[in-house]
Amino acid sequence: MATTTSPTAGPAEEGPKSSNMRSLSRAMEVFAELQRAERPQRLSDLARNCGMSLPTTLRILRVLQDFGMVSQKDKSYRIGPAVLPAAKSFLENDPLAVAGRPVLQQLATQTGMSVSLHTRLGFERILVARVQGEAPMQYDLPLGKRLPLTRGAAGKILIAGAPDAELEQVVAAAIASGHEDQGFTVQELRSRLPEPGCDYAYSANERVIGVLSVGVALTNREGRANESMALNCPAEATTEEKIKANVPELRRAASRLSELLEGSVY
Amino acid sequence: MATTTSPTAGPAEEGPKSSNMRSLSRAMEVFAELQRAERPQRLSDLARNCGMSLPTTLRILRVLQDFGMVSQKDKSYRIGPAVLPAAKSFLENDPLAVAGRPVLQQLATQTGMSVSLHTRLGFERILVARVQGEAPMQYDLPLGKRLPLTRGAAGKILIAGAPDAELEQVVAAAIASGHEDQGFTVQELRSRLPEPGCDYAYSANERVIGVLSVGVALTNREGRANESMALNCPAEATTEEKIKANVPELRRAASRLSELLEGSVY
DNA sequence: CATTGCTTTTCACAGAATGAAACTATATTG
DNA sequence: CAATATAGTTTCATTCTGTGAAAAGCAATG
Repeated sequence: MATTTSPTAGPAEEGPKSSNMRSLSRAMEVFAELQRAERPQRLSDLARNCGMSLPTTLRILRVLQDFGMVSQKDKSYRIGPAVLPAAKSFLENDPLAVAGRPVLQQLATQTGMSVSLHTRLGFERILVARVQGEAPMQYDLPLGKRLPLTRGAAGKILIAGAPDAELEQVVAAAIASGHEDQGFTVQELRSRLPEPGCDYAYSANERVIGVLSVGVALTNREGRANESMALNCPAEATTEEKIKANVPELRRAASRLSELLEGSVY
Repeated sequence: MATTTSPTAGPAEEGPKSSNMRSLSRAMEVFAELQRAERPQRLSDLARNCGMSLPTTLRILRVLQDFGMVSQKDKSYRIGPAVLPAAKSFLENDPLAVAGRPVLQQLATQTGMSVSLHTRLGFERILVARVQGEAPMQYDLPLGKRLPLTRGAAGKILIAGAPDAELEQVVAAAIASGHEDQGFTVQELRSRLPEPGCDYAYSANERVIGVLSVGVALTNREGRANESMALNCPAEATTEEKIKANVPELRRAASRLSELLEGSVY
């Protein structure tokens, strides 16, 4: 709150401990800021919002522009076209995205519900893959969307066992991104999270009104939950009971995918 | 050939003139290298291919990883999930992509052919938007694909009036990316390009066998051609004459889009 | 258990990144 | 249209960051 920058995905909370590669870190801040602000940004805006001097910001932008990560129109800057090949590369090569799609597909067929696959990034999650079920979701949920960890089964399961210190950062990020309002507390968040010992999360009307969901985490080798898989269904097509009945299937699909990821000889 | 790095999209040809922001430039090199190599890369591979020391490469990777631009699995690195939100941001906010889609849609309806929109990046072009026509293209051409400037109407029109020095770099890039084979010369390229004075390019069986295309450039305020629009059609559904008959429509759509871009008050 | 290859840390140095200030271009206002 | 304010760009001296050599871990392999 006190500081100017709030790196949603950055290392910790803008800690003064950011020792390494200052110029590179700052460049990534600028890049992140350009995404955050959906409108093109002027040099001075970027400099102010990122808390750095005009010359520095300008130099960073020039390099990023050379590589197409940023494009300039007149005096305003925005994200550049080079991100498209990068995203394509990710979607075509990352095991999570690649191995995830068929698993999601099969699960959607089995359950008739929409399935989505998320990965944690900083204190948010990102939609990496999605397959529509029979009852189509009315709201759009496009690839690459940044979503909160505080709402939705797929978000909550990623912070299920987390310590308070971390939850505070999660809450702060959710407020900053507008997914929770100002007064939201860790207390309230805790009350939403699954009971200790429960390996899935449930949500109803939490992120989107009229949608129920259940989510499980992919279990990393070390046990750190970094990805999650969820079933979503419009309220009129299911009930809490019915959607929870699919948790075993979901769990199985998730662990199948986990194994694929671990075993991938890439 | 002599040097280790070949920054496809980088500034010039790995010139020793890269004065500014060395660490940032190098980080972008690493990032580009990760995309080029479709398989995950080990630290030492990256260091070697980018021509930098192991510690430096490691430090760069760590920062990029903090921001999700790179992800690490065991000892190998790949492009990370943060590129997805970035690409989403581009597709939703960049005027070219946003304003382009409806224009392409209308043109596809009018002509019945597939329409594509490209932007130049370095010595390649990138597919930014695409709409399928009646006769569907059998080959896949996904968003973000890197394509050569040496083949296809949409590529050639972007280098129509270029000086030899530039064409040489274009040829070098096309060879490096495997789109042309070793012995390809500027001479040969020149013979494919449109005659001086002609404002559109034509190609048949050039990049993809069995496909004809015509392409025009979007005219920037200063006249620099940085984007192009093309019609593609399978050979069995058209002829050189027929597809060229659509050039006026194509031209009109392109200049309409150009105007939209110039006028955008973003 | 020695050997080899890769990764990571340490450290002293060079030079890259930095911001203040000067300067130029571009908007705003009287 | 002149005057003034604001934003962008360049210059430059200083400082601290980025750098690679070398050494220290670590993991495979024979």
